[in-house]
Amino acid sequence: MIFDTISEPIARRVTAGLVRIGHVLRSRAWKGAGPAGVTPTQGHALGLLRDAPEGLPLGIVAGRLGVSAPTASDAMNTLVAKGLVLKAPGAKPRSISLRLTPTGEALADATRDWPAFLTGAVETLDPAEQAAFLRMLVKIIRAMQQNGDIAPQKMCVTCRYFRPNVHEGASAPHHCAFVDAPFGDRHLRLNCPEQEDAGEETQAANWRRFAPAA
Amino acid sequence: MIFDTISEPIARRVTAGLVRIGHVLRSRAWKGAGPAGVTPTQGHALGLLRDAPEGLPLGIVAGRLGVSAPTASDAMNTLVAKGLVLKAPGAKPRSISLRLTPTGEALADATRDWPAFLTGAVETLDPAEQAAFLRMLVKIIRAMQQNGDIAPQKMCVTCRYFRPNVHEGASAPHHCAFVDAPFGDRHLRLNCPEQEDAGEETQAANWRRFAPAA
DNA sequence: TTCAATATTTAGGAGTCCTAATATAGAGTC
DNA sequence: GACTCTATATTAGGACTCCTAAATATTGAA
Repeated sequence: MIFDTISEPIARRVTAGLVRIGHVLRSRAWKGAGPAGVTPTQGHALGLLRDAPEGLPLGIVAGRLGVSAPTASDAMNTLVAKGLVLKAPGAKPRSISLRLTPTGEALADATRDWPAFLTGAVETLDPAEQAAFLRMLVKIIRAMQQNGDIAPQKMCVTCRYFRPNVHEGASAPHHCAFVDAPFGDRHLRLNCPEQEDAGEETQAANWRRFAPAA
Repeated sequence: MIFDTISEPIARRVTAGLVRIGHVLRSRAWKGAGPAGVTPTQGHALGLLRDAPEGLPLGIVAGRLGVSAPTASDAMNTLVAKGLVLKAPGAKPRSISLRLTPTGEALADATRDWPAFLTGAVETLDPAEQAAFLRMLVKIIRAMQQNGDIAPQKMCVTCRYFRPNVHEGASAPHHCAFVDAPFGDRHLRLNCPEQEDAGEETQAANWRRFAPAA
């Protein structure tokens, strides 16, 4: 098979595709910046704060944004100046607690489905493909998390309430012990508010059951 | 099925996953910036120029980077100052032709596999999954291209040499009329130097044959 | 000759990013 | 009480990214 020898390895081509999508996303995020809008980093921060109504200290925000503390401080001050974020004293000495103002909350909710054009493109896949794609995305993100290449995510597959492949049938083989209900690959979450990491051994055992080695 | 009603729609969760990967990529690209290195936009431009040994005018570079002409002009001047890019007069009036210097070429080649950690994560999928993932990625990117959300890509599925599903067997059902050889989903390219767009009707017919509606 | 179209650059300003240095509050030590 | 250590955030300064609007230069057409 000639193409097996002349092709760039498939994993690299997949990576290139993901990188390309990343570029488009970044470029699009800037288009929405305008005078009224919010820049990419600011938008990202708004999303983080929406999921943390109890407030977050600056250091955590910086870590999740993947930028240095000064960069995060700058961005937060801009958001405060725009009236989208509030700074309050935090629990620890010298720490602050960042929260959304009502305006900020409204803006964060309005952009919850960002970017719609990518969601639209994903919807051109049929439902079974979407489920398979999500499952593989989960695998990729978990692999990065295990290598410390990405901050820990609140994913089903690392959750103490996760029970993979315990039900018959392909539609909903897994079980969520938090809501005590069965679910399938298409329901896998990357950002579950209820998620709590399981112990290391449980995680490993669950993973073997979820994704048996080929 | 309770999760069908309480879950965020699957396409949105997929989008969120892709967005997250995009964030990591951006953040990582900056870590490699340092005094010796190159910033994310500059690195992206280097990659574009590597694939265009004949040189590119500024406007095209700006379009492919997804930034305005002034931004691209700035970045190119910085690369020229760093000795990685050469500016020569272009074919059209007042136009310039941007190429890599030998140093630039060496750097671009050294980072061809960027980012390796993502390639590593993709490799944790088994080969069949990688092929399926690539195929879906192609679908998603094509959908974006059709909507004008992403600059045209040099993809197999829009190429005049593409003959989808003309061979028996699952391993290599497609045919590339340029090299006159069969190939499979795992060989699909997003960035083929030989690619030339097929006519609209051919593309549509090929697509129906490649991805029959569910 | 003048005008329009094209391609790039300049100007100016906000935002993103970094590293290094600088507060500042509290905890532990003498 | 003063000394120091640690954790957290900010300031300072510089390079780069990003935009819009305006300026510049060149060719080809009216």
